[in-house]
Amino acid sequence: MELRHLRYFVAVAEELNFTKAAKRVRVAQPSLTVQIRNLEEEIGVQLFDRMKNRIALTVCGRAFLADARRLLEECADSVRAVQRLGRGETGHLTIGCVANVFFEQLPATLETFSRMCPGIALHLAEMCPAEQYRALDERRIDLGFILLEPRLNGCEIQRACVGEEMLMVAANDRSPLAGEARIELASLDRSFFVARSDKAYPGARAWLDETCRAAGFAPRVLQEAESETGVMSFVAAGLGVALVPQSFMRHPHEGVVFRPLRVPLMIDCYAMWRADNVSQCLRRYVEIVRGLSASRIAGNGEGISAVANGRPAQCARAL
Amino acid sequence: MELRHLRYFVAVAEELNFTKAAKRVRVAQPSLTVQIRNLEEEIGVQLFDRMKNRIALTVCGRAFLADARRLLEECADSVRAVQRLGRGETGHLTIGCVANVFFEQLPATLETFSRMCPGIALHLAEMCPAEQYRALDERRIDLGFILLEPRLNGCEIQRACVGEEMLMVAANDRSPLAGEARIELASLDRSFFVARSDKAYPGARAWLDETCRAAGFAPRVLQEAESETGVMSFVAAGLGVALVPQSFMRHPHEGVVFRPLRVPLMIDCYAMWRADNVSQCLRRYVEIVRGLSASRIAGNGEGISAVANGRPAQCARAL
DNA sequence: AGTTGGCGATAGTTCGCGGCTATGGCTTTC
DNA sequence: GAAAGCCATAGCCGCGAACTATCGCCAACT
Repeated sequence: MELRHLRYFVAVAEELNFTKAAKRVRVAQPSLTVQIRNLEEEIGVQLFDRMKNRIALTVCGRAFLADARRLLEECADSVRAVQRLGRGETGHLTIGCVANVFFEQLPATLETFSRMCPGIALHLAEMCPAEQYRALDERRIDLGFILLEPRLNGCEIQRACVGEEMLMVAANDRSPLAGEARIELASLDRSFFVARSDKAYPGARAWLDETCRAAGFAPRVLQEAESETGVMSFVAAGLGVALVPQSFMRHPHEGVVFRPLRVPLMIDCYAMWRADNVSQCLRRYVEIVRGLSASRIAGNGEGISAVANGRPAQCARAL
Repeated sequence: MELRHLRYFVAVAEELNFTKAAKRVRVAQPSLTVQIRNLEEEIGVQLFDRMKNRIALTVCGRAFLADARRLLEECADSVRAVQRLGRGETGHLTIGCVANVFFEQLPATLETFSRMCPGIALHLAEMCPAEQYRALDERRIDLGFILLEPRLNGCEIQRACVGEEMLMVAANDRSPLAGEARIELASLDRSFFVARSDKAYPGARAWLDETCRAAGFAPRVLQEAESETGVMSFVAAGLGVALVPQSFMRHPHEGVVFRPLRVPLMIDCYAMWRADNVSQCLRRYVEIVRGLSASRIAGNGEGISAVANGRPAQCARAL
């Protein structure tokens, strides 16, 4: 049995006239006669009562008509559904993000995206950058959001800078730094630092070293943290100061104060995804994120652009 | 798109290997390659990622696979369902019966039938014999159950005697007849009779006349009833006596007593159906009813047999 | 009553397409 | 490096679905 048989059967059953049904399905009447007979023979059930010069549905035919209509409709539905999926009108995106960061960009992006693509379901998963790399590699996420330029990885990764955040100094509220309105980065040369571990945040130690080196000193790291909340806890415990994105201030932490740098420093926010991910949802998300970022960051001449792996990246730059 | 495409697609998607899938669906590997490509082109969606020497499902393919499996399964289910319907394993029978009669045969038959054919739904409708004829003619019922031999009708009717009932005299409890244990039919020659109307019970008046004529008198009919409950009401009102099947005694009626005849008289019970009704359910019901009747009526040599229209029928016979 | 138009079935032909074999290019495995 | 396995392509073949022409039948007309 083929769908052709069902299509022909439904046409004949609805017209109760082979000639008219033949016109409807655009074949000659004898073709219908033969195909309907073949169908009846194949399933072994008489679907039509053939009178001298007219036909009628049998009881079986009437029952099968309902099924045939439904089956054809469901086939069409399934095809339409997969076509929508193929065009990226439906589907789902799994997104990895670092807890506590991107409280400027990410929620706005998500909200805009889900308004523009209501058919696409979004799944957010909190994971540290290292875990995001692994998840991308294993295709567990479509998109990752991190600070700093993404590092080379096993699979081919594309990335786009989607914004930047101002860096703040997070310090213990009982430290002398809490008394200063603005902090000179170079004045932290004697402080201990709470750093993000390279295990969870690949490249973070190098970035910290480079940033401090530009200010003329080498940071003295007493403690490494595996998570953003770890950073805050260690600062609160008096183990040192930390450089954190401004968005951290949205999560006040007992015993931690935030102070701006005298010379503002920015840190780039990146989206990253597999180059070989053909998901139309991803394509649309990337387009929208780029559009948003380009319009939001006024005065940034180059805007946002995806760059292939291997190009040199600017980790933090002074304004 | 044809079911062939879905079958091939499911095979390839499950094997993830054109060669193995080709073996499974019993075609050569190039046929599968071409058909899958045709399917992808027709629906405009890439279902497989073709790597150098292996393939993988795309996201769309994975989604479509679930649908394709379901669609194929539903097609098979529908075919099986209509085949069961064609074999008479499922379906439904609409049965007309006269209220208050057949309280011996009918429930037992129905119960046995629904146990032997659990897939067949039974719809009982109470209607007088005249209405049963009309309903058969208009195909509103498949089967009618009445007393007396069915009469000729517009459409070709087949019938089977499915049992017999003993006749009782229903009399007013204040009439002198109530005092007698057994009643001689001939002694009713001066009584008034409550008869069934020919309008609702075609042939009933002729049967009553013939039955009484055999006892040597002509019945004096004072009142005609259109229903079984009408008969009882009129007898209870003292308008006359009535000859009723024994099963009426299961429905005691205030003011009515039942008395046997001195010489027992039986009345045949008939099932009737359209000769051109091709319902397998009907065939099976008829078979079972015949089997039941044949085994139940011991000593009746001929058992139950369907007779075509036009054969002479014995309406009531003395034992 | 004869005619006409519409119906479905049948016969015979045509041709598109789904199937086949052979083969090539590529990768993986031993 | 050989062998085996994979998918894609080319070219051919034959089945079967579609076509045209026609028949027999019935119903609804003049």
